Amino acid sequence: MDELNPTARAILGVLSFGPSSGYDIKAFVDGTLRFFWAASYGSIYPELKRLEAMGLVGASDDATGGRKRTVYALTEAGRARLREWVLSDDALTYEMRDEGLLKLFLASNVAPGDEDAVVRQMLLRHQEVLDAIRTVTETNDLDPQRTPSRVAAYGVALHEFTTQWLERLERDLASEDKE
Amino acid sequence: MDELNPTARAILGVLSFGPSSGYDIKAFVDGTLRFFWAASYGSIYPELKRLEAMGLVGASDDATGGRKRTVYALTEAGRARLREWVLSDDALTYEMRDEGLLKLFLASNVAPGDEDAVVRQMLLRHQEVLDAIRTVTETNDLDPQRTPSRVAAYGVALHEFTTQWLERLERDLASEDKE
DNA sequence: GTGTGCATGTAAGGAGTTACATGATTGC
DNA sequence: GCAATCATGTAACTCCTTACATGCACAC
Repeated sequence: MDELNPTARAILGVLSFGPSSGYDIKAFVDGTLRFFWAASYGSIYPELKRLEAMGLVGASDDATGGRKRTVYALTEAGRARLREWVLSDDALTYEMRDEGLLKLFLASNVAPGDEDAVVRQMLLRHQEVLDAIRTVTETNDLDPQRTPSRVAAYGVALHEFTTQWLERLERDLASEDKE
Repeated sequence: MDELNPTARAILGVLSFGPSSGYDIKAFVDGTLRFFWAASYGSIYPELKRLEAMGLVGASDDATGGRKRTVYALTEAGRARLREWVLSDDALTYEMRDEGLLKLFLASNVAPGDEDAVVRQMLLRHQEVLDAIRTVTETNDLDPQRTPSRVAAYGVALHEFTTQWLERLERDLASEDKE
């Protein structure tokens, strides 16, 4: 059985919410998964073709006039495969790459006294992410009892937590300077 | 001015703590940065040579008997370049890839009633990361006033926060089943 | 008639991991 | 003597992003 790559798993996951075009999938990912899972057209379109060749998704033409549009839907095999993956014990990819933390980690070595500038830069960034998730979740109007909206709520909570941590650090650094 | 790639920035950052061999750098990254920044030998060794060619690090031979060992140290130019990056306003890479959240997000579509299995799997994983960071920070004995140990403390706090969130979700799911 | 959004796709390249190869030293 | 650790390195590969190319539809 050919292994599915991470993008393939994510695409099957998006299609479990309903049939979509490549364009729709990108919009869905940007709107809801983005804070813990990103994808670009360059990975989505080729992968959809591969999944179709594997029989895990079915393509149907949905052109409007002269504008082409292909809608993909999970096949029975695709749904089974997705379910199998969700329930499997395979190690879960968990990657975090945060240049802000990296900067902060070494700031006292190369720029002692300027750590606060790094903290402020990070605060701005997390504020932007928070605004983006909030805007999106308000628009989406998902059932709050379902796991999708719970995961979105976690995104908000996570960035709020980090924001508070950074604000506390900022105060600590400021009070140390006075002493 | 040639752009430094992310690995180059991280390597310069590690060297700001003192001269190290490629092997040391890997051990340092695994021990302290790992939860927000990973690196493999396959990226470290070639990058060190490139940094040496750019004059940002200096290499000195430190062989013991027949076993070779090369120690790298920041040059003045390297330290200046690192400082410049830390204080710059360049956008900070922030990437998060969490298959656990992805699974959770779509679990109710393909495996309703089995969400708790995913939650338990995630809890295990975060517990492992917590244990790893705690072991490492106890061994390291860094000055708690300095940013490096503050960042490590954030790692612990973040995974504790996530653990608590998952435990609450587990309880919520269980009480819904009873109703 | 023009800008914005819908829609699909590819080529080139960057970034990084995995797996492998090789060998010395140290502690038991 | 054997396992674990120290130590360096490369080749093949995966994964993904960026930049580009193309064209239709709709609202103003």
